[in-house]
Amino acid sequence: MAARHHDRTDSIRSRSESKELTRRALVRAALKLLSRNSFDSISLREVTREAGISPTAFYRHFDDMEELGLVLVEESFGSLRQMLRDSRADPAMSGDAINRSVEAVVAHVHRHADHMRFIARERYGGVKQLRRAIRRELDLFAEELAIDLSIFPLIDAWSPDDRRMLSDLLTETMVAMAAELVEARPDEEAAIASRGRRQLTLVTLGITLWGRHDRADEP
Amino acid sequence: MAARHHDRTDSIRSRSESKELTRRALVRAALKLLSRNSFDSISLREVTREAGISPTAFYRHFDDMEELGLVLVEESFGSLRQMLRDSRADPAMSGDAINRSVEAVVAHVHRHADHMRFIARERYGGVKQLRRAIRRELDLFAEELAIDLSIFPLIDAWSPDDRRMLSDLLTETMVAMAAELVEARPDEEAAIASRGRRQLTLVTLGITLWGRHDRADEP
DNA sequence: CCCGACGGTGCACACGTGTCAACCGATCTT
DNA sequence: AAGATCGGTTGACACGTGTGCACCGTCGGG
Repeated sequence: MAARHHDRTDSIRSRSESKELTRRALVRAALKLLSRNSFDSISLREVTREAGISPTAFYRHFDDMEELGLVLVEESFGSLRQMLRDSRADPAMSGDAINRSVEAVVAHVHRHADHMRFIARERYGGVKQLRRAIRRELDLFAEELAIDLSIFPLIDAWSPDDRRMLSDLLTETMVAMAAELVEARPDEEAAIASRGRRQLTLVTLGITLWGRHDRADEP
Repeated sequence: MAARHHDRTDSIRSRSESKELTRRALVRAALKLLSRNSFDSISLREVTREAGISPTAFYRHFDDMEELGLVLVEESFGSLRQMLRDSRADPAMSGDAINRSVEAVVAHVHRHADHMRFIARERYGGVKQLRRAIRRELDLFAEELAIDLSIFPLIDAWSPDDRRMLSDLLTETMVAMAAELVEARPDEEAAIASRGRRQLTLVTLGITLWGRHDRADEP
């Protein structure tokens, strides 16, 4: 099923090219297995079997399953960041920020369901190293969002801490939406997206009143 | 470490009592192991070893590891509901609903960190049956919250769907807070709680404006 | 052109796993 | 008091695991 060592298809490829090829095969195999199980329950042998490679060849690419996991984190957030970059740059995307964002998330889940599933699954999963890596990436994400939010009239006057509080809430909401979308049936997608939009709208409404309210928490 | 078969300490207990005792030991053992690994990576033998029992004795209590998992879900949400019941009933708890809720979550995480960790970890974890069970419980939770929210002046006029949208947002926010608290160092707790309070406050502010706004999503 | 590096293979080992079968002694039932 | 039941034991089995080792063919640089 998967590409074996010396298909005539890679007979012309250079060594480093075909190495990269089987490396990608390992990553793809891992992501496929991760759609059914969690990371610390899939074995090195399973991954190599799925990739069509002998177990020991694994070590030509990674020291460790954990190292593979970290690569998966990198790759998953790579595609996420790419999505964001596109979403920001594309002026054809009509509508306000909320609709743009929700549509971007939906589209991203369609394209890279396995990446988002991996993030959701391992975010609080059983492998400390992976949790840490994912949290770091998510922190970066929220940090970046907080900066972006500064361009909005009301928010720019907020304290950095409050801005971060807001961007954390927005990030959390969108990650939750993505996590639900990943496991949802196609006919449920519209409802989930709609709910996400309304939740973001609700928060947005709150923004306009922030600052005029009774600040119990920051005296 | 764990209770073995015939300690003189249970020589007076009835059969069903001591059976329940080792059953609890199995549950406790599983929860302990789950603080390091995810459910589908811990083995039946590990659990029995931790519980101080022979592997085959496991089957006197559960057909399957999966069945143990479902019991863990039940138990975890049991303690959560108990917390809620207490929180609702206790009039000594001063302050508004937000502060009461956040304090309740913090206290609950202190008392039952393993339960909350289990919920967070397996909510999107690798075992389908467990994901389903947790989602069902979380749905019930949000459903109940939606009903409770009806007593508030503004919200009672909302559509059921919007109420549910709100209760989902609140639930998600509190679960996320709990999940962070579980893994946080003690000195980070205050900041997480503060952020949670402010996030809930922000949403609350939005509530007052909902209905007057441009309803793009519900035409 | 040739030889070293490299990506791959197979085999073997020690070990952990889930579960079956037989058994054992204390507790419940009659 | 006798016997069934039940929670527990040990031992064994077949199998999957991670990884060390020796080997091999081909690509690539001197």
